[in-house]
Amino acid sequence: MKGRRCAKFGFKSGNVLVATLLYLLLKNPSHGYSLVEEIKSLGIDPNFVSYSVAYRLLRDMESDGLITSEWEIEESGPSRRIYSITSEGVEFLKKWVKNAENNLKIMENLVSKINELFQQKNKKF
Amino acid sequence: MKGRRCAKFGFKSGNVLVATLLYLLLKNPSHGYSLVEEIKSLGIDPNFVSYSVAYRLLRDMESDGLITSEWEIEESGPSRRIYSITSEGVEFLKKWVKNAENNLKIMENLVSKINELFQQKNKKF
DNA sequence: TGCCCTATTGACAAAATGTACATATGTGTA
DNA sequence: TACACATATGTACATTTTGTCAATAGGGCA
Repeated sequence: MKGRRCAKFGFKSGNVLVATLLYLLLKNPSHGYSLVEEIKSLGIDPNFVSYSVAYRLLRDMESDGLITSEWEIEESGPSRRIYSITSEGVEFLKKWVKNAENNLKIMENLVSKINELFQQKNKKF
Repeated sequence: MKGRRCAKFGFKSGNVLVATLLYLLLKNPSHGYSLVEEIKSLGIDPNFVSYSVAYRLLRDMESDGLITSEWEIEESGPSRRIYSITSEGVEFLKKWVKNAENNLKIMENLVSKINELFQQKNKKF
């Protein structure tokens, strides 16, 4: 597995996307296009997700063994590459969640400390 | 201000570091070395912070107008570059907090959805 | 002197992300 | 027919971000 390790503070956007895709694929197998559509309807700014990036990530995830794919040739419409999550992918997702929970605590702590400081500073004026 | 915009999901590690540094400088002016030391004692994995990266970020932040610096020549020990937060920096931090609060909600939502799904899947076996 | 701690910086390598384009099928419509 | 549009996937290149390593410099201490 290549360098998609968690960088500083663990919230690298790539990793969040990986986790989101794995989550959707754990619900049920799907193909790139509809995965992106689903993500867009998940509270995330649609500008933050592009097809190119998602497709590339899916292929990387497959080469890392987190997911597998098969071509689905339909009678109507262009062919689709249907992805499924692997047991490796499930394990990855479990680890990611644990890590994310820890990172969330750190982030929340930082945010509340900053807010406290702003309140203190405001009192002075 | 260059491209240090919030990328996907807004939790780019660089931005978190920027916010942390601004927070520390809002408490009181300080220099790079001690800022890094402070960050290390903040619940963050020390491996996630390097001097080179922090110093570079501080210089970038200065060129963006978020902070200013002055050389402090001490009688003993090497000279230090003392950074202070600017009013622009304060505004940046305020905006960052608002954005972070929103992103935290999205992340928490994602994490709890994944946990729910894992619980459902486990019930099946 | 040699070693460690403080303190800052520069150069280069590697990784992650963004963007623009290319391709193909099928539907509706002017 | 020609055109636009939605679905669907992919490639190539550029840019941005991050990581790593080395260089410099003052001072304390054994």
